Amino acid sequence: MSELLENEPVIASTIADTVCSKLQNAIVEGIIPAGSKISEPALANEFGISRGPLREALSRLEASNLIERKPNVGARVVTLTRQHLVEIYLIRESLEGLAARQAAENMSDKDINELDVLLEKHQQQIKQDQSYYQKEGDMDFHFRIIKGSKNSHLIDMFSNDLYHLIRLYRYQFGMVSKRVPRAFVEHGQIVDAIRQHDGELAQFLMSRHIRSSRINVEKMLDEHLAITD
Amino acid sequence: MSELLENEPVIASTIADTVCSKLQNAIVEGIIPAGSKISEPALANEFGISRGPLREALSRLEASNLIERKPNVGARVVTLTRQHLVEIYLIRESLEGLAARQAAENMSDKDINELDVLLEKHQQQIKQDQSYYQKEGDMDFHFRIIKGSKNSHLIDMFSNDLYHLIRLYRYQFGMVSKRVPRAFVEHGQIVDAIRQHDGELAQFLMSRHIRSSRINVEKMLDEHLAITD
DNA sequence: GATATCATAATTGTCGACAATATAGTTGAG
DNA sequence: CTCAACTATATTGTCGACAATTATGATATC
Repeated sequence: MSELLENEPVIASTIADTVCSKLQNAIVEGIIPAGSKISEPALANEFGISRGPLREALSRLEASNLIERKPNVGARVVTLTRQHLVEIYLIRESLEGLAARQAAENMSDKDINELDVLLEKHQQQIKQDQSYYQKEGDMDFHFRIIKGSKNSHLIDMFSNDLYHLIRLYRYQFGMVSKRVPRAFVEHGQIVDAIRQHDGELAQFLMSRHIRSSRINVEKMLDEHLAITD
Repeated sequence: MSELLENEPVIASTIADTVCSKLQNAIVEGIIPAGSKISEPALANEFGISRGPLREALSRLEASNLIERKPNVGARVVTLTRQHLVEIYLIRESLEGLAARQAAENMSDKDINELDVLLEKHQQQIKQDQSYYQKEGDMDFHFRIIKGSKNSHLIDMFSNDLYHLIRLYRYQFGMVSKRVPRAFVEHGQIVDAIRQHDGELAQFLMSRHIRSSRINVEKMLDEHLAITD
């Protein structure tokens, strides 16, 4: 189970909140297929709610870039393209580099110790079964660095916008790579740099880490020809 | 008048759209003061509309980080803090660096020529009256680079999220600096790098440009003691 | 047979009213 | 006089219905 999300308000007080969460998962998992049209009356019926809170939820999904809306026409689930995936990777390369730099400057010793614990846990899970690490564990690590930056706006951007998109692509493209051992080593290097409060190095390592991941993904897409740009 | 916004849909078809635009401007210009509470019935009355589209507009303002909403409590205009301003500058330093790099790779000759025209226009306006350049012209330049990156997600992030926040801080902190001539020179350097399709250099120059701007702003805030963190 | 036009149906946008929650004011006890 | 609890008020969340716009399908014309 994803550890970093435990501080999410489990009991979302408003209907729009709960429906929004459910829709996020439904879209990420492909239950609502990418590119498909969203019918407000149908969905409202399915959830047993009115169209009011549903539209509120759709607004947030639009802000998360999970759906696209056109006035007087309706909402569609976003379509996945290779180009868009690359764009997100480039943005991550840039922003998470900044996050790592600020994390090196602002993370407390306690925060860093928890990072160590997480890494150790990941190492054990890799020995047993790589699937968790690939699916959620990697996200946990990256999100924790972002939180460690203490840059509230940066944290917001990831929580609301990028996080679900990354999950979406990872889930639906179902990437499983041989990079896991290598990625784990890189995570360790990044934590080391943070521990030494070497922001410049942490930034460099994080950017390169994500760049490597992007290049790997691009190569995989080329081979599998899964997506034609 | 701001040139880069001319392709914005002037006739927003839905009420929520027009109200959202009006509220954006009202918040940026301080007509609705920072930190003030927003009453849905009052605002709806003022605009002569129902609460439905108003809430839709508020949802978008929340996504733009112009207001904050708490369930069952209501919406408040965001409060301006020095820390948040610095956070945004750091994000810009990172993202606009990426934008400049991609702009150097992806801008057409026609795009670059238009950049030249814009710069020349700015130069003339600086000689006459610096105010335009400081308020909107600078934003025009930066936004054009971002669009030049052809990174649609990056463009979205700025259009929906960062653009109005930047305007808000600039408007309400009313920064007027002696950096205008220097900033203009730096803009020229960036365009040169883009013209030579030197992405690495463009990224470096843009990041440094924004960093200088941030340091200048921080210094001004320290001197004026306008904002206490 | 293909295309344009119009009428029908369905969907989205908007509204006003009710229910649930939080805030403010008041009263009472210590 | 201070603080706690309760009542009353106001605000937000939710709902169902109507209006405006768009998509659909049939009909007629070339």
